[in-house]
Amino acid sequence: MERSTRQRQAIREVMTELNRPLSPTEVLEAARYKVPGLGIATVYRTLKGLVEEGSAVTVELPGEPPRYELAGKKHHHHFHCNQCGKVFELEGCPGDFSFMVPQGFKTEKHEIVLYGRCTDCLN
Amino acid sequence: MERSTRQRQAIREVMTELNRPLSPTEVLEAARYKVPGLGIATVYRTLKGLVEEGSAVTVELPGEPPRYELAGKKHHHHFHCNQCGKVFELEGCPGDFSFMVPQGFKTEKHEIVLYGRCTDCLN
DNA sequence: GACAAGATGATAATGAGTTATCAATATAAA
DNA sequence: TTTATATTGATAACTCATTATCATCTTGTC
Repeated sequence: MERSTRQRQAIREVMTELNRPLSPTEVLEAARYKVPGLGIATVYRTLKGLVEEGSAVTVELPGEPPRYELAGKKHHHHFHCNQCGKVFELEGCPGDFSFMVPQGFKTEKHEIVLYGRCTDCLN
Repeated sequence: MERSTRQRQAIREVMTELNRPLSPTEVLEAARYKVPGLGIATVYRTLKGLVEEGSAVTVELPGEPPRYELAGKKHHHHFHCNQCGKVFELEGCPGDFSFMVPQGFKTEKHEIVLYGRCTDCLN
């Protein structure tokens, strides 16, 4: 990640503008409006680089290949639309799950995923 | 799933006895104590059959291939040990996540996964 | 016990996602 | 501009999980 290229700029822009976890394919499709010839390999390379330099993080959802979002956001969870497949960020968190944890277990992290329909799909 | 075989019995037994979501490989390893020559193909075939007949369900966790648990349990979530990789069932659920959902979204389902160390790994 | 059909195990094949390769191109420093 | 080299895009190769294939073995009925 040394040089600044049109491709890398486009990918960063897309992630900022859409502001939700994106799959490599979603990044490709969105960034091709800015850089038509963009290739999937460049998307994978750039996403990997962004994660390595700490500008992006991987978002894993059950049964899905990884998505990517910009780093630095505060603690949050995700909503997965069952219709369009897009993933959105959610605010808020119940926070305490200790009542669910068996004796002797120690919790270090948690993930919540809500599933349903987004506004656009319900329109 | 028509005939009763040693292999199928062993696989059902293992799922009942261990009572946690198991990957096909975990099923294979555990069931081989009962049926030494057991092959991975039979495990996949049997798990698929159990799901089709409604005796088992698929458990998907972020970034992991599917696991399988016996069907018919009440609503629950899972704990993933970061050390041994085993997944355990949890009781209880915060239940209401409506405060996290944006205007216009409709929630139909939720998943919670806790990560940490299990008793055995903390011992 | 004999037999037909289902089941098994080894392994080749598949599929989805991701990475490696490499000639051509673009960046940025001189 | 020139130039060294990082980057790109097309695509072959790879990885991992899962499924298909098929000769052999089992089950369960007669």
